[in-house]
Order: sequence, then C-alpha cells, then structure tokens
Amino acid sequence: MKRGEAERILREQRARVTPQRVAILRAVESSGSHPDADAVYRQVSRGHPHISRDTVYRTLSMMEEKGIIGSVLSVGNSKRYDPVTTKHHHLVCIRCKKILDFSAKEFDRLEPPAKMVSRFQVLRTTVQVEGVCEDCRNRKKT
Amino acid sequence: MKRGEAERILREQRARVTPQRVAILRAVESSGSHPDADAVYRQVSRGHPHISRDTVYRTLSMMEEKGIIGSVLSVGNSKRYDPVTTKHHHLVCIRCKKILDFSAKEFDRLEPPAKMVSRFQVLRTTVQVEGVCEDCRNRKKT
DNA sequence: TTACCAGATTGGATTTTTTCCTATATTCAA
DNA sequence: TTGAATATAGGAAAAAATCCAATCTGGTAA
Repeated sequence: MKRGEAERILREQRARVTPQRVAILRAVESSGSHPDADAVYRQVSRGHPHISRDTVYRTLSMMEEKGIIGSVLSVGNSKRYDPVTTKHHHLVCIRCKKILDFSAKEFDRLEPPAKMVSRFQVLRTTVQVEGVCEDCRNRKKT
Repeated sequence: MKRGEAERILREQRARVTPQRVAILRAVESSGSHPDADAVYRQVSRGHPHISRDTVYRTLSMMEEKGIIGSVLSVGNSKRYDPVTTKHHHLVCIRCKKILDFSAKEFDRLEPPAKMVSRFQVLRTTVQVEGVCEDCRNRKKT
C-alpha cells in the first residue's frame, strides 16, 4: 500500500482521517490474509501502544460498511445450526441476522476450479446471499 | 420429528443415545429455523433444567461433524476481515480455519432466484467452499 | 490562524459466546 | 449384571465483542 493511500481512501469515503484509522487500514491491507479483529489489534498496537480494542472493532466495522474492506460471511457473533442437511443455500439478513434457506439447481452444480480441488479436499460448496430482508426494509433504515 | 427418530439417527451414527442428545436434536429439528447454541440451550432447559451449556455445545458440534445437523458457514469463532473488495470467493479449511481466496467467472454470474430478489434486497452473493487444506491433510487426522 | 464542536479515542468494565475441567453418572457391550 | 468407556453437570475461565464516560482531535468556518 502506497504512502498516503489509506488517507485518500478514507477521505473519499468522507470518513475522518485519524492516525488510528490509517494504521488499522494498513494493517488489514498488509496482512495478506483474513485477519480477525484481535490480529489487527495486535499489529496496530506495535505503533500505537495505547489503542483500545473498541477503536479497532468500531473502525473495522465502519470500514466494512463503507466497502473499504471486505469480510468473510458470518452471521452475528454466534455459530448457527441448521436442521436441514440436504443441499441448499442461504440468504442472510445483515440487519436482523435472520437466515432463510433456498434451493436452486443451478447453484447445486457448482464445481470449484480443478486447481483448487487437487490441493484441497472439498467437503461442501454453498452459496451465501447477503442482503436486507423485507421486514427490515420496511423498518426505517439506520 | 417422529417418536423414536432421534434415537434411531443417533444409533445409526454410532453415537450413544442419551436423553440430553435426544432433546438437543429434537430442539434443532423443531426450531424451524437456524438456532444458535444458546437458543438450543434455552429450549432444552425446559425439559432438562440441569443441562449444562457444555453439553449443548459439545453435542451440537458432534452432530454437525457426523452430518446429523448442518450449519451456516462460519470460520472459527471470530469475524474475519478481508483486504480484497473485488468479487471473489472463499475456500475455508475447517481444521486450521485458514481462508484462501479464489476467483471463478462462472461463480461471479450467479443470480439468486427471482422470487427471492423481489423480497430481499441482495447486496452480495458469494460462494464458500469448505474442506481440508493440504497442510492439514498431511498432518495425521484426528 | 484560531477556536469550536461533532465525532473519535481511551481504558476499563461488562456482556456474550465458547471452552475447560473434574467429580459423578450413564450407556451399552460382553 | 457388570465394567470400562464415554457423557454430563456445574462452575470457572478464556475468548470475542460491546458499552460507556471522560477526554481529546480533525476539519471547518470565521
């Protein structure tokens, strides 16, 4: 990540530029992987020994909302189980965390690229659709 | 869920049949949704006021491993961020929780069924492939 | 440039979610 | 029926995320 780029990205999104935010964004970008909040906290702590965890959590989720960074799909903070074991896919409401099942033959046939399959023992392939459900859309948006 | 079915399923999987397990499986099946462990605990507590959370957590994850119940994809216990914001998909190792990105044009074109889209404001559609990575396969399996 | 103030941060407490641990109890095969 | 392997309860602890009040700061308007 080039010098000044983090600042530019934040300004583009009309987010205040603070040293903490710059450091957090750089930490995610330079991780080269898929860090969790604590990994970002540990990395940023090196240069900002007094940064608080709250800042890291708040900032990461702000950046995700603004599309500055991405995330791997998860639903709220707890693991969710499913009585249905046949092949199906999930719609997840990002507001209320409701999960709806759906089936679509087209999605059931997906085959991960051969290159992956040779190195990775594939157990399950599912499609996750994130969005906002009808109920939440009818409530006034935050 | 029919009488005796939970017991049958457990026996089929060579899992000991205990009243707690039967109650937990029934709770998931009858939830009609995607409960988290605490919701299952609260439901099962009605009939088993002394059940411990540990039993619920342990049993749910045992049942998931045996394929008795499913789950919505998650990666370990913490939210994972991603520096990459362009469209891509994820391979997740269920052992070490490593996440690998991959791209596949075929996957990028997926459109959720029209019926869903009309009710649900779709923000993102991604494919998650779960499996075991090369490193973990080379280690002896548990 | 300065002063203001909306918004950001800190540090610590708190909540939520999950796991660990040990004594006791139970399942089921023989 | 009994013994060994396995499961459970209950409570402590760890891990993950959030809350909150006091303080500070970035950006802008004068």
